Amino acid sequence: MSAPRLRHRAHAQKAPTIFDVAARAGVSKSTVSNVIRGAPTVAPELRTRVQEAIDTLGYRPNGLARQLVQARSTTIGVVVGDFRNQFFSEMAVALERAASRRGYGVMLCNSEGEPDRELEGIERLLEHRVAGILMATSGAGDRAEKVLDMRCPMVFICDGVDWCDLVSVEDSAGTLLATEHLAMLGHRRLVYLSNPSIEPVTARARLEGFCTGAAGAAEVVLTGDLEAGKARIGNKSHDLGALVRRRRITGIVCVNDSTALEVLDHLEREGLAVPEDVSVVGFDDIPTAGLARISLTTVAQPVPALAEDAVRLLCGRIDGSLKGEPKVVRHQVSLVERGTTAPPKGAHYA
Amino acid sequence: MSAPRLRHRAHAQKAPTIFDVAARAGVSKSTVSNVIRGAPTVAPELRTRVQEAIDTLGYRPNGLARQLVQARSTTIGVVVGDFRNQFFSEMAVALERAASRRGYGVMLCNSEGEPDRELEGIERLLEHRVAGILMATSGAGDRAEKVLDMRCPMVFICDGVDWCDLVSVEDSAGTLLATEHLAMLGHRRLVYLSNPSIEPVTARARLEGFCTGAAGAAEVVLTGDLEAGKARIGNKSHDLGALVRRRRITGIVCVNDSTALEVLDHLEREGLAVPEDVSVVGFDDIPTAGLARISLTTVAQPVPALAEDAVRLLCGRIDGSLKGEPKVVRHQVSLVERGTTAPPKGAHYA
DNA sequence: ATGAAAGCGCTAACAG
DNA sequence: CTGTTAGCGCTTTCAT
Repeated sequence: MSAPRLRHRAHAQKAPTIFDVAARAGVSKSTVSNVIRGAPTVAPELRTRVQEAIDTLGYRPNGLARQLVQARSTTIGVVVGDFRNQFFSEMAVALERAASRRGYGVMLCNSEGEPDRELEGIERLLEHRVAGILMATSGAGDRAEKVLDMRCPMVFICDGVDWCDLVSVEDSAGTLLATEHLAMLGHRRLVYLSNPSIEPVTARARLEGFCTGAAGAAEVVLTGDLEAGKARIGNKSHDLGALVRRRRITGIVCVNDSTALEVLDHLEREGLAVPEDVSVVGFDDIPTAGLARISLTTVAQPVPALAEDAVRLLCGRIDGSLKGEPKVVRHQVSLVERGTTAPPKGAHYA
Repeated sequence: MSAPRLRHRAHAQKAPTIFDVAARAGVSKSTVSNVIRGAPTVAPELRTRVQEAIDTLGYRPNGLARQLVQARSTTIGVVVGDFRNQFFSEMAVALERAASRRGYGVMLCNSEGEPDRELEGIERLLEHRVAGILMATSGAGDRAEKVLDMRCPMVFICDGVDWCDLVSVEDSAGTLLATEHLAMLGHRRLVYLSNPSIEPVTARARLEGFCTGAAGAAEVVLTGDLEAGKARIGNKSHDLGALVRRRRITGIVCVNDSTALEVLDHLEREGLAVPEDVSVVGFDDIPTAGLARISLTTVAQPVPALAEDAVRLLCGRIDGSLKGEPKVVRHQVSLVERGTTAPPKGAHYA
């Protein structure tokens, strides 16, 4: 039952240093340092005396000073493309967990897709002398190369770089899976929708998977981008609904879930029913895709495994156990069949 | 058309220091330091010479060393409750933006609701001597108080602490709005569903708003928690569908969108239609709530404004321009009417 | 206007 | 086993 008003104190102006602890315990700084780092060569009696001083003073070692002298940081920088895409926030969490398991903290930069902020973020990470950098952005590879100039170990996640370690998925296998699923269901008139902000190498791979899958099975095959809510095919923009009706499209494969969700929205706002009129497949399997009302059929990426591998590679580069040519690790993907895909009703457009 | 294999280089083992730059430019470290910090008292000729050395060496000042000597950091720590709740990831982004506008970088900790990881994160932030800490968790206040012991300025966001600066919203006004909306639509049999992980003060405020709104208008008023997919009312667990049918509930107010989404899922999986059979209202207005297929009626929080104020307050504490008693800033909320609420169909259960 | 020197708080040899 | 010492890379007086 303490009086709330009395609980507030201004924050302490100056944190106690290792010297203060030493003085209070009547020992030297080194002894305190030994206690902190758990060195075995400290007399139990002293150890408890020092520990007491630490507790009463509320001492915390200054990580900055430690890292400065050790010339190594226990912080990993993570730059993420856009947090509002759930795939990236899931990835950020997974990376943080994986890093934490290996004793690293994470310093996060969110570029929101703006190259300026991205480079700014990298600069900041570099100035903080992070031990390494994890890039989970889409398409930052080339920009990052210039800035980083390999001044610090880094690994990319789901990007298309070839000059740096990379952990990614079998992109083309994924869209192939998606397209085959549609073909198997009986769809013959397909469109593939990408997104201009997707990194080119990934974009190409996913497109290829779709084309391969569509090649044998489909009569009509359109590919383009979803831009400002419209489908851009070649150099024309179409309303999604109009495009589907005019070309009698029955299946749409999207480059990712975020795009698929947008497609879903437009389709239904324009009076088309999913999956009755059109089937839609995504890529990523973000949590929203699993909601009953969304129930998006999609290609799942193993986010925790990707994160784990990325951190493992980075740690290898950091401690020098991994050296030489850039490594590429590719994970498998799997199709999650949900409610946005069904056999086409050819009769519908009669 | 460079050969990809040749582009890879191992990362440099040792970053150049201010001393290297000084040597290469034939000046002293101080001059280099002056150039870096844009001190006015440097001869133009020297300035360019130093700048050249910096560029060719790819020199970046060591932020650790700088912060150590300046005894102040340009990094703010942010600890976030659970990233997988979109409200928090939106908040994290907003905080990062707001901090960045004021020249601060952000070091992020994600506690995933686990108190241990949360405290661990705070410890790490403290060791890194962050300039201040932003807590966007739910219910970490009391735990944090012990650990922090006010060793560093901090501001809470949407928590219920009374011993520290806080920026939050008019919680009870929000649920009141939601409940009145339901009442206005004609609902008389209401339940309120909270979540055990919500911070107690916030939880109480939102509950109060609901109770106030329901007091005059409703015949049946139930309140409880959504736990493991079941509604816990008093000390009994009920399947959501069964509860709604048995007590002829027509309106559900949820403590947040994340809970509302879950409620929606269960309801519809148990054969109830929303909003035909039951209306559902959330709180937060996360992006998913706005999707056409979800279209959740909810109470919107002004996330960017909350973030901006939190950072402003924190900066005030950091630079000393703000002192004294804990400040509380409360923002208004607003109802966003969407598709999960409609007038009740009393006849339905006849 | 520029350089020399004294630390920031810590660790890591090395003496005692 | 404990204390002394020499820096880590930088900023910041203070002389020059």
